[in-house]
Amino acid sequence: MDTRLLTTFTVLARTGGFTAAAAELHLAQSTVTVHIRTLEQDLGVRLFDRLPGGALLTDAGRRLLERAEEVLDAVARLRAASAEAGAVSGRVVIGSP
Amino acid sequence: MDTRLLTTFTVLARTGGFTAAAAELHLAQSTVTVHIRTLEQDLGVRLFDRLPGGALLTDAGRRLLERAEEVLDAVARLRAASAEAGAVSGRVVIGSP
DNA sequence: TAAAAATACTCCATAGGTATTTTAT
DNA sequence: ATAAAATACCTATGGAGTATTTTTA
Repeated sequence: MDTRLLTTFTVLARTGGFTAAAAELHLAQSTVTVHIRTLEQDLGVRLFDRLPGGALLTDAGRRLLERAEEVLDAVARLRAASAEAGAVSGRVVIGSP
Repeated sequence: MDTRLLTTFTVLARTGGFTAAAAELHLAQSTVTVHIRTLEQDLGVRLFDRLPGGALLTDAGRRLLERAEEVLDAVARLRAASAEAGAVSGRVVIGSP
């Protein structure tokens, strides 16, 4: 699973529109459409209702949003721990490498 | 982040060898090499020491392994919740769609 | 009918494989 | 010398963009 799809999911849930989400993510609107369709097919669940005014979370989408945010939080913790580890690890090289 | 890289990470940590990990994951050995290199570059941390006998977790790798497993667990929970939601959601259509 | 989303199409990047070379003890 | 990992190279898939069409309250 590509966690970028989950980021797109959370931004679309917050903005309520594919076009607005695309702008915030610096992506094309069609790319957001494909991200969400890919995620919906992967999970086997419809996440949004597409209305003329924008995108509205389904009931399932609302519940899965929390789980998606937990994944993104876990990734953030992994990256934070890596930054810590990177700061203290590494090799000290004297002279030519 | 592609969580497949994290799966490769955990399998390599358990098997202790690129070739063995590749067999378990049904991937080529070179693909495992690239997965781990990609992850190491992404996180900025060396995860394994490559020894003639195989791959050994670095100290940083050992600590990050737990964080990686948390991500994979969160993904598993997302999938489980999706399976639940998928079972009870969906549309009932009478007649032609 | 007017917005917003989906689709069609194209291009380029990259993921993965095979075959080979390099490495480290 | 030998087992294991890294590299080189190639192909096919798909990710992302632009332009256009379709949808629905």
